[in-house]
Amino acid sequence: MATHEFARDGFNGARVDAIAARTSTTKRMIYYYFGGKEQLYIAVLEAAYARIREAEAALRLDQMEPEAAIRRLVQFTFDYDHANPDFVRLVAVENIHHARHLAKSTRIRKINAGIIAMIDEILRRGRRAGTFHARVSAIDVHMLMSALCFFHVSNLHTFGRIFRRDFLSPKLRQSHRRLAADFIIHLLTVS
Amino acid sequence: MATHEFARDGFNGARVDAIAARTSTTKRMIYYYFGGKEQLYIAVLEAAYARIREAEAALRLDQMEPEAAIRRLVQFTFDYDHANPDFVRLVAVENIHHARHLAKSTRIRKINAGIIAMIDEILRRGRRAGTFHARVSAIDVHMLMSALCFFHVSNLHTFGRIFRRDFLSPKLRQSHRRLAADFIIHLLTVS
Amino acid sequence: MATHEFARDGFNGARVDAIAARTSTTKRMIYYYFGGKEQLYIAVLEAAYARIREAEAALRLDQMEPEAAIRRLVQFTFDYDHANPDFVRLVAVENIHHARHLAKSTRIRKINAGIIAMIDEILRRGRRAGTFHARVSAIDVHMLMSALCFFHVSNLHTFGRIFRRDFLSPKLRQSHRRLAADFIIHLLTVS
Amino acid sequence: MATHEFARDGFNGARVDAIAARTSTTKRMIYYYFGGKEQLYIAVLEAAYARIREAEAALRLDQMEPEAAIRRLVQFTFDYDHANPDFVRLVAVENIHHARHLAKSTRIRKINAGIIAMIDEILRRGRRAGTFHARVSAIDVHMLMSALCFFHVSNLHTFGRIFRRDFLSPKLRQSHRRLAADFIIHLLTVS
DNA sequence: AATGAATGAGCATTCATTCAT
DNA sequence: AATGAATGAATGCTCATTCAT
Repeated sequence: MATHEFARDGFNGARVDAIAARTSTTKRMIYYYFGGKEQLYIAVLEAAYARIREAEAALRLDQMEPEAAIRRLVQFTFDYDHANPDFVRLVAVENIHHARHLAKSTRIRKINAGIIAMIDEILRRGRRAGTFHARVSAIDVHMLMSALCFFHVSNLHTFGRIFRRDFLSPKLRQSHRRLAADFIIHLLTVS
Repeated sequence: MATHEFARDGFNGARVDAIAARTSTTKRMIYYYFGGKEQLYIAVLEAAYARIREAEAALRLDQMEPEAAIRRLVQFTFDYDHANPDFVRLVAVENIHHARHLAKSTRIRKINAGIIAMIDEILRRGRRAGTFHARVSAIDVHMLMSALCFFHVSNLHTFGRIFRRDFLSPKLRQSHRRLAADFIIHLLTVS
Repeated sequence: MATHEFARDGFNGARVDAIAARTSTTKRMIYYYFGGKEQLYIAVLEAAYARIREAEAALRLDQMEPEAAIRRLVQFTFDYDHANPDFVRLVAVENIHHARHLAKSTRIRKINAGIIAMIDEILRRGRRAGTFHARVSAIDVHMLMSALCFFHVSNLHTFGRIFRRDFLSPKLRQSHRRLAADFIIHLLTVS
Repeated sequence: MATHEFARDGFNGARVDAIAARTSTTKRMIYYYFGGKEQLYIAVLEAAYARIREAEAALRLDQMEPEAAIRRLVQFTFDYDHANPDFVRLVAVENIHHARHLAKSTRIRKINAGIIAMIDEILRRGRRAGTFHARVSAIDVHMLMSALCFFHVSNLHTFGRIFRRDFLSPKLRQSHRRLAADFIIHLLTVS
């Protein structure tokens, strides 16, 4: 997959030749169908976002209790990031480029619209039930949640090397997974 | 500074020519003094880590109450990351490369040894005073704190573009800065 | 021709730029078609060997008397080396590199297989006719013959400078050409 | 030794840095004492020629019978070339450069004057004794002798690779060593 | 007499991209 | 609709050499 090439080597580091070889097409075909390296990269980015959003939608959080739904979502995000380091790395790559390429995609926003609406709906139900208060917005929740899950994967390498800690150990992961969920619930429930 | 070139364009994207021009030397001199692009990059990485660790040391947290010290450190980290997006981006770049270059530096670990010791000392004092409990380690604290502060800067661009939120607004920053500190304190004090 | 560039300046001394200019292509094309400087050099080497072997084959020595055939071959070799100093120099260059590049070509051995077979066939006929004896092998003949012809061209410059002798004078050449042929015949006929 | 560097890699391929490292001096010293890479190379060449000429002088051929003296000289040359492949390669290198560097040395001719005089003296004695005839000059003898000995070492690599023959085998060497001597004697004695 | 620091010019090689059919 | 051939522009890097003391 082109995804892996971009995730592993960054936008500049990825080689169109290597991608062509890996995907069993020719370099020429990439230009024919996508128009260029950047457009391919954008397509990869769109697909990556689409996948996580689809997986989230499949959780059917709307049928769960607000607190359980949030906890489930955090845990899902944590697990998803761990299971899909290429997604994490791809987003990191795009941030290094100031989201310059992502800015050229109109689809990206549409693809991502659902997650905020989904969280918002849960928060709304929680507030109606008196469990959650209005201190934080859906975007805040999404972001803080992402932060704790994403960083655990994105900065695994520098942290691991510098502090000699194995971030892939199941025990540590389990612990941080719980802390992340606790944090968000704490945020929504404690006044 | 070479720092900015690497932070902006990544390791592959950065151009030795551009760095030479920016630093008013010649390409040849870079090779003379550093040996190559990678060694220069490693030196940049070491210097970046050295700077943040020095700034932390200057906080004199050992002379503050444990809880105040932790809160100060979180706030400092949050502010430092915002004030030094190049540091954040540089670390992100290095993670994309699986910390492959950082692994070649023996100095890096020495440079970073202090921060864990510093936090550990605070936690120890807190526990002795009965304020903190032993649930989380110094490395955990450092990591969770880093996560909440780092992500706010590192993923600012994708988040901003996708969800149309201005992460540079003082109000939002103030809010997230407080949330981060609250969370860490909560983690250390609430059973 | 690239041949001349490599023959004149050696492998290291030859410039890809210069070769491109000389052959009215671009440097880029050389890499496109050959893959690199070394592969081009190997192709040049193969072509050089192919040319001399083809010329030898065209002599139709199999239709001559054994002694006449050998004499003809020696004279041909002598003349070929003089007419093609680039071939001589190219082989000298490759020897300086311990035939490291030549070793990477599987074609080279195939190209050169014929000459030994050809000489062997002549020797066989000569022995059958009672003219030649079995003291020396085809490879020996090829080598001694090559030595006397090759050196005359390959070491022409140092010899000429040091001993102030004009090795290009037709008279000297004629003399050495005959000496070489005489020696090989002597070797094969006198017991 | 610088000799080995030039012999192994040619004039262009040899690195001043590498030579400095190998000779436990600094690059700067080479420039200080020799003036540059070329002058060092010329000095190396002069020394190489001086060594073989000295060794020849030590043979005391003037005290031997003419035929024995010639045979001894050929065998010595054969053995010397085999024992000193760096000398052989150095001369080959210089020939690739058309003896351009050697031409700048005035000492070289003086160094080499002796060998021709020495051979000439032997030939003269031989002729006086009626053993040798006047068909070939001292320079011719020196050259033909050199050819057979030199080639065996200089072209060892291409020949070995192409025809899969081990030119370092004592048996083959012994055989060619004898053939070389026979050839020269044949040249001088047979009418 | 000796040398550490500096460097201009050039080198092999690579890469995304576009002809031309 | 699909693709083999071609390429301009740059890139990281090296090398012999010379300041400057």
